[in-house]
Amino acid sequence: MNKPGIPKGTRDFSPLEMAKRNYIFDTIREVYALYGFRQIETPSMENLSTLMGKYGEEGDKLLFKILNSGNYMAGVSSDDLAGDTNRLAARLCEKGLRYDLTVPFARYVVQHREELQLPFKRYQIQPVWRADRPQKGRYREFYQCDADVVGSDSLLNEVELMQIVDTVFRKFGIRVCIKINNRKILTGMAEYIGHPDKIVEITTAIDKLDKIGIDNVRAELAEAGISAEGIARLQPLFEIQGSTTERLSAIRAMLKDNETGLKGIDECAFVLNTLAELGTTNEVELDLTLARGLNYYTGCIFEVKALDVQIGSITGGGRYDNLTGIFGLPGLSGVGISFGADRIFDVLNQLDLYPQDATTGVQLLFINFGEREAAHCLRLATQLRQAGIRTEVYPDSVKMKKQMSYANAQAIPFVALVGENEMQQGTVSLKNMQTGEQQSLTVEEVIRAISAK
RNA sequence: GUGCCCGUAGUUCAGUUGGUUAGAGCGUCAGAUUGUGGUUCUGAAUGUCGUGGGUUCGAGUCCCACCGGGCACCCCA
Repeated sequence: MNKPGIPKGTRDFSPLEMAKRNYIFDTIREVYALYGFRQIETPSMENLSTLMGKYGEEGDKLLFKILNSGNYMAGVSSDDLAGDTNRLAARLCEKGLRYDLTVPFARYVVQHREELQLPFKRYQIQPVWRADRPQKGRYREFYQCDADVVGSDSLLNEVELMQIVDTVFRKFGIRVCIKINNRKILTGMAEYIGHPDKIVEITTAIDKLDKIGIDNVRAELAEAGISAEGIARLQPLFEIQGSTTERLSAIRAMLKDNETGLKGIDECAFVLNTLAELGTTNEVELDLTLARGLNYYTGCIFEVKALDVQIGSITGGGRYDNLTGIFGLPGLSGVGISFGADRIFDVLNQLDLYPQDATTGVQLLFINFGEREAAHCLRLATQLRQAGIRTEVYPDSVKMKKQMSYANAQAIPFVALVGENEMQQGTVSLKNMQTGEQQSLTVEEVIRAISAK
């Protein structure tokens, strides 16, 4: 018999892993709600026509397509079979798994525009799928935790989103650096160096700065057709130093004749200054070389890096104009962030930052001494559960060693021993599995002892 | 889509220039201990050596193909 398995790039999650993941999702959810965001969900599958063409040519290849039900070969002609794979796929598949949460959200906004009150603040925590080749930190199924505001151009949204980021990582106990930049500054730079048409190439190249170094970025720019003179004019961007104020003045001087660039600088300055006034736990800094690959961003862009673990970006986002234009509703601007739950999971694991009660499952186990004792324990367990204590009665009256080992393996912090003696005296022998101490208590005392922990 | 590396027990891995019956740690199970787990000691179970073919007197070891896994690039979270 063949061993069962799961598809490449997918994972099973154990109870302990789920407890950890739920801690992450719950924390993010709580903070989102605290800032006035409300949760929505959209289906795992969307019409392929909703998804195709939204992520560029590369993205289309990475979409998981769902084979039509029934006689899916019915409408296929010999021309379809001879044509390219996209054509055949369009014949065979009318649905696909969502690739991100942003495009389904845009579809949602357009479809429900009559019911929505703008500005609309929604969050969404759901898995997405990519037919990518998996590697370290990259899966074919992973969760995104998005929050977006649509229908408001105010920079206060950017400020709030940064406060959310700051709060979430403070709660996790992860030290991070929040980096901010603005696409308009990059657009201004492209115009300044005489290549306004090469914005995409310039951002893609600059985005790799951390990874490949400045020399390779220059090489890539040259390959993209940027003149040597243009690259030379770009050079100061990499060299601007000093405090945020000093760097803002430096870039302002550089782009003093460029309207778009100056607007971007003003936006950055506003967000940074407001955050400085409000105060943040984590450092928020201007990073003029932050670019972010996605080319739908048009205003502020953000990225979060963990300071104590090397893992790349763990959160990112930005403002994108015309989110819903592709679905026929122009003029709506959006700004959003996305927490990379799977990478945050890795960071928390490496730093072991989970609070104890986040990973504790069952709090108390009753040892089973036999039929009569178990029946008695069942009644006590009911009382404990009513008091909110996660309680379990071992179902079989097997050897005590086995029951104790079970408690130990599940990391259950308390074990209750109620045999004949305890039944007669109306007590519970409560054993603390961490310290090994054991006391004789009443049920009320047990509830108090466990709740106090 | 391109390139590189790796497949031996549940798991992590050893296995000599090709040589008899394939090993260890951890885990699992049983016992030492019939009301006390995590430490210790004793014992046990577990393998189509990824699959198929080839070379050879002989293949876990060498060659080929396929399948599976990992990593890097592209792109991205």
